[in-house]
Amino acid sequence: MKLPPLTQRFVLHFGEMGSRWGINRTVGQIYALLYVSAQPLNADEIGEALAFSRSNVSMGLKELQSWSLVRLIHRPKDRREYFQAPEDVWAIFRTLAHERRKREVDPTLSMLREALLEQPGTAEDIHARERMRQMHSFIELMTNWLDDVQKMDSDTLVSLMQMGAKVQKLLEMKERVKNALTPSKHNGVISHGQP
Amino acid sequence: MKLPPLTQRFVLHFGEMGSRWGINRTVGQIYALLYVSAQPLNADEIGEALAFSRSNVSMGLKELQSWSLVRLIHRPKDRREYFQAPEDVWAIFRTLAHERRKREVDPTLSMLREALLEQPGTAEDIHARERMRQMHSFIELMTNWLDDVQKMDSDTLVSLMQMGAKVQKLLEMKERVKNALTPSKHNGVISHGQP
DNA sequence: CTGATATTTCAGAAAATACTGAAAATTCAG
DNA sequence: CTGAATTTTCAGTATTTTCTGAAATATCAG
Repeated sequence: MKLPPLTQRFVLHFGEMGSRWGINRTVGQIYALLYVSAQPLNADEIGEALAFSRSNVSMGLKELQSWSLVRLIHRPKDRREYFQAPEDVWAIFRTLAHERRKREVDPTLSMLREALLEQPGTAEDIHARERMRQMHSFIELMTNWLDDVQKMDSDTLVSLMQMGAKVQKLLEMKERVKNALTPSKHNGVISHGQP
Repeated sequence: MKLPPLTQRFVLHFGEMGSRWGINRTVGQIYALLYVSAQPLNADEIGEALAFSRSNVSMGLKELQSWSLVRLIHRPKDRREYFQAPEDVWAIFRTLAHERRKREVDPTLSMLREALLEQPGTAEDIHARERMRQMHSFIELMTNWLDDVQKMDSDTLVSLMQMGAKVQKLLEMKERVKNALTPSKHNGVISHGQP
C-alpha cells in the first residue's frame, strides 16, 4: 500500500471502523480510498493501492454498489470500469440513511407491526406487547421525522441544525404570537361561555 | 427456547439484526429478552430461555453493561444478579447515541483533526485533505446539533419532531417578523451605502 | 466472429469471531 | 474463617466471515 501518509491513515481508519459496522475491512478501505481520490479509480488501481486481490476488490465494489455508495463511470478509449464516490457529503448521508433504513429499520418495523396484531396470551405477553408498541411508536416517530426533514434542501437543514436547541425558543415565540394575534376568540369564548 | 411466540419472534429478530451491527447474535437476543421482560432476569434464566451456555450469557451481559444498556439489580434474600433494560425508549436512544459516538464518531473526529494538521504534499494530497475537511465539518455539525437537542426534554423533542418539515415555515415566519420589526436598519444601510 | 481484455463467480484456504466446559475467582451466609 | 453459591476467565473447538487464485463469463475492437 504505497499511498500518501494522509490518505493511508484515513483508509486504515475506515477499514477498522467498517468492521464495527456490518461492513467489512475491505469495503471500508475501498470506500475511503474512493472518497478521498481526486479521480475515479478502476479495480486494478484499487487493488494495487490497498494490496487486495483482484477478486476481493470486485466483491467489495459490488457491495458498495448495492449500497449505492459509488458511481460507475467509463472513460473514453478505456474499456475498464472506473468508480467514484459522490462529492456531496449530504448526498452521501442521505444515501446511507436510506439504505440503512431499508435494511434495518423497515424489517424491524414490519416485525413489530405483525407482532402487534397478535393476541397476547399471558400477562407476560401483554407486557411484552406493550414494550413492542413503545418501540414501534418511537421508530415511527423517528423515521417519519427523518423523511420529513430529508425533503428540505441541505442549506436549510444546515441553518436549522446550527440553531440547534434554539428552535425551541422559536416554538415558544410562535405560541406567544398566536396568542397575541387571536386572544379574544380563545379567551373570550372560554371565559364568557362557561359560567 | 420456550418463550411465548411473540417474544420468540422479537428475540430472534434482534439476534439477526445484532449481527448487522457490530453486536453479535447472543448479545442482541439477550438485550431483546430483557427489553420485553416484565421482571428483571438473572443469568441462569436468560441462558435457559435462549439456550446459551452460562459463560456465553456472562460475556453477553458484560458487553451490554459496557454499553450501559442494562441495569444490574439485586433482590432481597437472593445472591444472584438480576438484569433489566431501562424502560424509557428515549433514554435508551440517548444511551445508544452516546455510546456509539464515543466508540465510532469521536475516534473518527480525532483522526480527521490530526490529519487536517498535516501539511499536504502533492496535488492528490491537497484534494484528499479537502475531502477530509468536508467530512469533518459534516460530522461536527451533526454531533453538535445532536448534543444540543439532547438537552431538551423528551416531550419537547417529540412535538418538535412531529412538526417535521414545518419548522422551516417557522423559520421563515421568524425572518418576516424580524424584518417587519426592524426594516429601516437593514434595508437602509445596504441600499444607501453602496452606490 | 475472434481473441484480447476485463469482470465475476466460486470452491476452498486463511483468518476472525463466537461459543463452550472446566477451572479459577469472587461473594457472602453462617 | 469455611464452604456453598455464583460469576468470570480462558483455552480450545466450532462456526462464520473474509479473502484468494483459478476458472468461467462477459465485453468489445478489429
